Amino acid sequence: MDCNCVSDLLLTPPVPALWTPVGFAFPDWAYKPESSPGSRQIQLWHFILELLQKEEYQNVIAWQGDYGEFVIKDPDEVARLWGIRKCKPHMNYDKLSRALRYYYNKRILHKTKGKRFTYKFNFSKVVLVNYPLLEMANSPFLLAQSSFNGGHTHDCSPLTPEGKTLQSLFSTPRLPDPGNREIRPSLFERQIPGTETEKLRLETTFPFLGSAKKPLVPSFWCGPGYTKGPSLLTSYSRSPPFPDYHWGFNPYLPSSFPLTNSKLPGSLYPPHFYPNSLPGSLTPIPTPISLLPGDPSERVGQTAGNFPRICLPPYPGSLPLRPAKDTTGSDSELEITDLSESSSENEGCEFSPRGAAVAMEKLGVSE
DNA sequence: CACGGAATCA
DNA sequence: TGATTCCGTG
Repeated sequence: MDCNCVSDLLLTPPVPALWTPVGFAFPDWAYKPESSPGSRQIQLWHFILELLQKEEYQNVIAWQGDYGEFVIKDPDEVARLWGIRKCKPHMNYDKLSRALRYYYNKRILHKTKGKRFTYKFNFSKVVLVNYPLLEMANSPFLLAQSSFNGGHTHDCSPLTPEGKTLQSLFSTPRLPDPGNREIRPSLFERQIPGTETEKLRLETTFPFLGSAKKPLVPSFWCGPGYTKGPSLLTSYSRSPPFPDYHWGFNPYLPSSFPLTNSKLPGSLYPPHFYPNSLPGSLTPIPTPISLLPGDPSERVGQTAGNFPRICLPPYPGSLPLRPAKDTTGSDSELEITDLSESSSENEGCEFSPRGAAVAMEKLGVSE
């Protein structure tokens, strides 16, 4: 099969330097070529998100049903694309599904029973990489909030509105479900006994803060040649039916930062999040991500300062709040949310800065 | 089609 | 670790 495909991901403009946080370094792995989308090292779940995000694959794979739930409409095609990406010409759905099972064994995905080719992301395993949250995670504020401040019991101390808001990011609002004892605590609720609790908590939540080497974090757009910086939050243009976030922060939206109409308390946002750092007047930040790569034809509608193809989540105003029920007691609730990343269909099976350059030149069509 | 075990690989 | 491959079961 064709493994000379170029990574149109590499055509992604660099993350604006603006977005490079002050005084914050991302972990090494984030900058490694193999962490880049388009790399053969891309992970399957990540690849799936890529496909889900692309309009042109709607007939292949698409969000459906509950938030986070997607259906593989054309298993063979998904497998084929995956095979291309990974240079595994003999990939087929049978094998792909084995990999998917690997994911739901790890609770990254889970199977929607009774629905063929239907899976659901458990975003609690897909950590949100988001600066403000990062900062908040580090902040005394956060650590002081809620059950996150460990040691004692599970009961949530009253949260400030901010705290609640924050927490809501990390746990899907769910109905009281006294019947289900198996519900796992959300990230912020996890209790880790012992002295290292705080560190562990942070690492659990933001693995890259700690020593964790390979967190389940979407690969960053930090391949060689890029300005170092996080991908932040890319637009999931084919917006999954994810929950809304009360205060205008939806991690699925391209800019999850409080922009002009932010309802977020400014105090949660250290000034240096803002390129222009004017705490009082939040300068509208250029869209961080919208780095939808590749085919220029895809960029229709993209104008400077706008993100392309922003589709707001189709989910209705009210969440499909229902108790987990489809799986046998496993965590069918989606807790978190995240993401970053966007990318593309097929690309180079080897990543190299050089390849990027070549890709630039070849810009046009791939596939 | 879904699932699991096990060996194997990079 | 995150798959891939093979094999087997239901």
